[in-house]
Amino acid sequence: MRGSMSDIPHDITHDQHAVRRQKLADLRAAGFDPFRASFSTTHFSGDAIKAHVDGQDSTVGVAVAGRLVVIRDMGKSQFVKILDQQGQIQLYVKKDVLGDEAYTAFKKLDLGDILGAKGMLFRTKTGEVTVRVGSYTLVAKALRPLPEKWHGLSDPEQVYRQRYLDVIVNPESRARLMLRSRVVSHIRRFLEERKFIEAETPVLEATAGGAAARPFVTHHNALGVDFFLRIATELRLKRLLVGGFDRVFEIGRIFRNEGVSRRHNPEFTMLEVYEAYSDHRGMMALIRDLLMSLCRDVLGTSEIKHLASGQVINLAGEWREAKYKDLLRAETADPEWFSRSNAEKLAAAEKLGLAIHPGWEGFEITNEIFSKRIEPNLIQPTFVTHLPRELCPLAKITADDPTTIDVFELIVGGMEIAPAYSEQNDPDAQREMFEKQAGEEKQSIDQDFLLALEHGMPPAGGMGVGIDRLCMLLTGAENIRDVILFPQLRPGG
RNA sequence: GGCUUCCUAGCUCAAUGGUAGAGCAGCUGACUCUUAAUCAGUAGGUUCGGGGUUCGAGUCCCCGGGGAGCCA
Repeated sequence: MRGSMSDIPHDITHDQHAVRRQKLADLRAAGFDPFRASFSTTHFSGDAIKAHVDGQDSTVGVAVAGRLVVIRDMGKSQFVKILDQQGQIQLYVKKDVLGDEAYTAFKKLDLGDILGAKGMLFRTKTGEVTVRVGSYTLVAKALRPLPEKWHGLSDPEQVYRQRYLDVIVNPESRARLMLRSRVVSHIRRFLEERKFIEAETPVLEATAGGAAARPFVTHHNALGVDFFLRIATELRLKRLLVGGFDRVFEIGRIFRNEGVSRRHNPEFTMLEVYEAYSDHRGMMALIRDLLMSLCRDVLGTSEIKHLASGQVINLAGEWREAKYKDLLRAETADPEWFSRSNAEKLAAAEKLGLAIHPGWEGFEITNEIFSKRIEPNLIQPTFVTHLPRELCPLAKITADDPTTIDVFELIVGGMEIAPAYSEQNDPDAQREMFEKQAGEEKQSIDQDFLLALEHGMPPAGGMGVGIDRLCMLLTGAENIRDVILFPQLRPGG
């Protein structure tokens, strides 16, 4: 039984990988398959724990499987824990139950191995529901050791590159990423209940429109042409409005070829929703209902702790509405701000400590003040309305003020969560805005989209919700990478 | 892209320019209700890579790689 290790000519006992390789070879030599094809379970860990009947030990039998993450060896018995999708469950293994041979083999298991176990549930004297193991199977051998059991994995690079280890060993990470899955699931159910249809539109586009961002370029070999990865789903979804899909949404991956930062990943997920015959005010009600129900469903509360400001965000309270221009006049302490010259705006912005590009237009300077000085301080939910028309060429002009558009930006926790528009459906007005925006680059205009508008698009409210930022808000994550399973890093490392 | 900063054992971290250490994990042994189990013993290092300064470099300097933060 013993001694297989001492047959090795050189000492490998300090090399955990080599020790595990040797155990693997020993298992195979003994005719055991260390990588089983399957194992039948009856319960996940959490369901098994719930299945225990209080006061009635050893009446419920379960078969569970998972990764061995804790071993407490007391000689002739062991308490161990396995980890599955629902969490951990404790197993109790006794020599006199398993028999000499199976128990000896059990002692050779390593932390990280994946095993299946069958047995009866009972409650230990310290109160933990535990499986008294009648039989077990090593289902898959782990050849690499797990990270440290107490501190987990903390090197951020390894956390992101080897996320599989992070989620084994860091429960907060696991919970945060699982919450994201529930957020997406909730959004789908919420919208489907309101008769929205989910659409899947192309990622590869001949023109990248619907937003102002630099696209990624890729190449189609057979067609011999370059494509852009989409930077928004907007122009496709609006074509569906033309086609009579009155309520559509897409939860889609968006790609923007720009910097990587605490708040930006080159690919991220955006919900876009369009509702025919509605407008931006209809979207206000929709996003409010969505966020409140989401919070209740995945957090169980309507209050979110906002760490950076120390405030508690209360979604159940009044949601403030503020006009963009009013916020700016207040921030600059200048009632005549919007009649100032570019030079005056520039001087004022620099006085506020902002770095302004020399060539910037007045609205760009103004918006820099908004995003650097105003937005970060809007912690409680705020709808910013009446944005200048230059900022969003796809929205309708406000009826009584031709300099602004019918939109809102919902800001929560200092972050833009959702912009929404009364969508522009006048093809000529749309073409004019596109041409103004494109300047010399006329070929970047999506002509087919304009053709679609000429066929007639119903009036509609439209909205985009950044899923990653929403998850940051809900989980208190200060880094977008913490809510993305596999954030983008430089290759190698 | 610029500035600042970090990279040491499988993991988490120490180490005035002067013999590279600890905890967990590993290995050997004891222990049949443990909760970071405990106890005894033991092994483990290309200090991210390359160059330089120095009698001597994990530590100081330069180049490169990767990460993080701020800025763009």
